[in-house]
Parts: sequence; structure tokens; C-alpha cells
Amino acid sequence: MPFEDERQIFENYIRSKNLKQSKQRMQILEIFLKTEKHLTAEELYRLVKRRFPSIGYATIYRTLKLLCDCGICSELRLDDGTIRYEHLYGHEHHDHLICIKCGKFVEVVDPEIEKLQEKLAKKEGFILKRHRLQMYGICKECRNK
Amino acid sequence: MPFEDERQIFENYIRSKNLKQSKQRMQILEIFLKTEKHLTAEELYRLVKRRFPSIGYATIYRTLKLLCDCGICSELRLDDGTIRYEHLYGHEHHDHLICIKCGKFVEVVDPEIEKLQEKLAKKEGFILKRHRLQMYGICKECRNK
DNA sequence: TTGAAATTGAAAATCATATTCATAATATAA
DNA sequence: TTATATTATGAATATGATTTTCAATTTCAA
Ligand SMILES: [Mn+2]
Ligand SMILES: [Mn+2]
Ligand SMILES: [Zn+2]
Ligand SMILES: [Zn+2]
Repeated sequence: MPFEDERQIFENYIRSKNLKQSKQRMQILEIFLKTEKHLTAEELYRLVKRRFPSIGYATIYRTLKLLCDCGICSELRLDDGTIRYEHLYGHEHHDHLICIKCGKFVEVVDPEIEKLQEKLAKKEGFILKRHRLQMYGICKECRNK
Repeated sequence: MPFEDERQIFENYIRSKNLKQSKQRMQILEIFLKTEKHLTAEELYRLVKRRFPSIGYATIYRTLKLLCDCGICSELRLDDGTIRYEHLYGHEHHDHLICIKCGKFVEVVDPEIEKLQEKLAKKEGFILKRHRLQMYGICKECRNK
């Protein structure tokens, strides 16, 4: 059974908050987990709806919030204002290279950049909590089109 | 007369697009320029309103868009979804250190980080167009509070 | 099994931003 | 100047994404 960890985390979180399990929450979790993409709420809604047509939009939003709260999912705010959700659990921190033509996401991480950010923050007297680095450009495939 | 450059740019842009100058546009430009901060549309609206009470909200949005289009102003999307506007003309590219307690903005730039970003993008076959680096943390003043 | 508490989907409410529209201001040409 | 065509304005309304409300349904611990 894949994603056993994530299911456990979700169930534990729900119990710890005195919430209740539900069919819908598990269906949304299922579809979210098996879709390894950077999804908008709407895209996730469509995917879930396709398989479980009675799902409501509000339940998608409500469940996405729970998934973020328990560390399974994380929110990604893009330059054009859209919000996308990606897997968090089991994924190392990474930054994003995003193609402005085709929308492709490439996950990258440069330990040197990470280190320099810490240094920069310290120099200004900040204790760094998190950061976001998004690089927008044109990917190899889109260059000759 | 301060900000002569910016006024020229704005006027030239307006003429080039066959738009018309207006009292309101100049008033908004004035207040925007003399406020060296990272402002939300609402904050700018309040500031302008204080001095020119007849101004409408829509005119703020419309003018902010013009200011961005002509390169005087640039939009900054934060992690919490708010959009802030900052001076662009005459300001070098920079990234942001933001205090999650008091909201302070510190403008920083590390040429080494910039260089490594280019390298990273090239390695993935991307032609980099722009990037955004925001670092969130706790500033020196807020640390002991 | 029961019943209090949480969850659901649909509809309505929010909130920031954009658009509409009737009136006013601006710019260009006579 | 003045005429007139065009654009800008503020108020009101619309929009779109997300949240909240609410009555009906489901969950789960006793
Ligand atoms: Mn990612
Ligand atoms: Mn800045
Ligand atoms: Zn591409
Ligand atoms: Zn601070």
C-alpha cells in the first residue's frame, strides 16, 4: 500500500485535533498523493470530481488546509497570483525553476545558495525561518518554438 | 524638483499610449514617489485620500497599473497573499528579508547568489528571465520581545 | 445503539481587484 | 479660442477565488 506514512500522518493529525475521518477526506488525500504535480485547488477539484462526482468544492479547500497543516502538503504562491499545492512529506526543501511559456516546474536546490542566504540574513541580524526562491525563465523545449 | 525623471517617464509613457494626463494621476504619482515604502494598494489609497479626498479607489488601481507598466513601480507578491508596490526606477535589483513579527522589509542583494542562480538555471537548460527571492525571519529588534 | 459533535454540499458571503457607466476633463484641429 | 472626439473619473456593480453558513448527514465514543 503506497503512501501509508501520509495516511498515518493525516489520521493522527485528525485524531489529535478531535476531528473526524471521512470518506471525502480520504478520497481527496488519495488523489492528491497519486498526482505528483504542482496543482491548483481547481485542478485538484476536477481530478477528484472525475472519480468521486459528488465531491464539493468547499471540501477540497477545507481538506487542502488540513493537508497543509499536518505537513503533507505545502502551498506555493506564484508570481501571477495563482496558488499551487505540492507534496511536502518526504520531499526535501527545494526551490523552483518555472517555464513562463509552458508552465513546467523544475525542482532545484543549491546548497551554496542556501548557505549564502543564511549568511545574508545573519549579517542583517535576522533569524531566518523560511525562504522562497522562484526563478522564471524559458525551458529548453520552449526555446525553439 | 525631485523625481523629475519619474515624472518624465510617466508623461512620455502616457503620451506614447495616446492616454491623457490627469490631475489624479499626477497626485497619485506624487504620493507614491515620496513614500519610500513597500505599500499595499489600500495603504496608498489612504495616503492619497488624506491629501486629495476626492480620489477614487479605482483610480488608485488603474494608476498603479500604469506605473508598473512604465517601469516606475513594481509589484511584490508576499507569502501571505498580499501585494505590495515598491519603487522600481533608479533602484537596483534586490531581494527581500522580511520580518514576520513587525513586517519590516530589508532590501538585500548578494552577487554570489545571483551568479549561482544563473548557473543553476543554465544547468537545467533554462534561460532565466527573472527571479524572486524572499527570506522570512525575525529581525534583531523583534528577537527580544 | 445513541446522541453530541463534526462534516458535507450547496448557496451565500467575503475580499481584493476589475469593469461598467454616466459625467467630467483633456487634447487636438479648426 | 472653440468644437469635438477621446479618455479619465468616481460610484456602483461585477468578478473570481476562497470562506463561511446552514440544514442535512455522518462519525464515533460511551
Ligand atoms: Mn516543488
Ligand atoms: Mn524592495
Ligand atoms: Zn517550457
Ligand atoms: Zn521585526
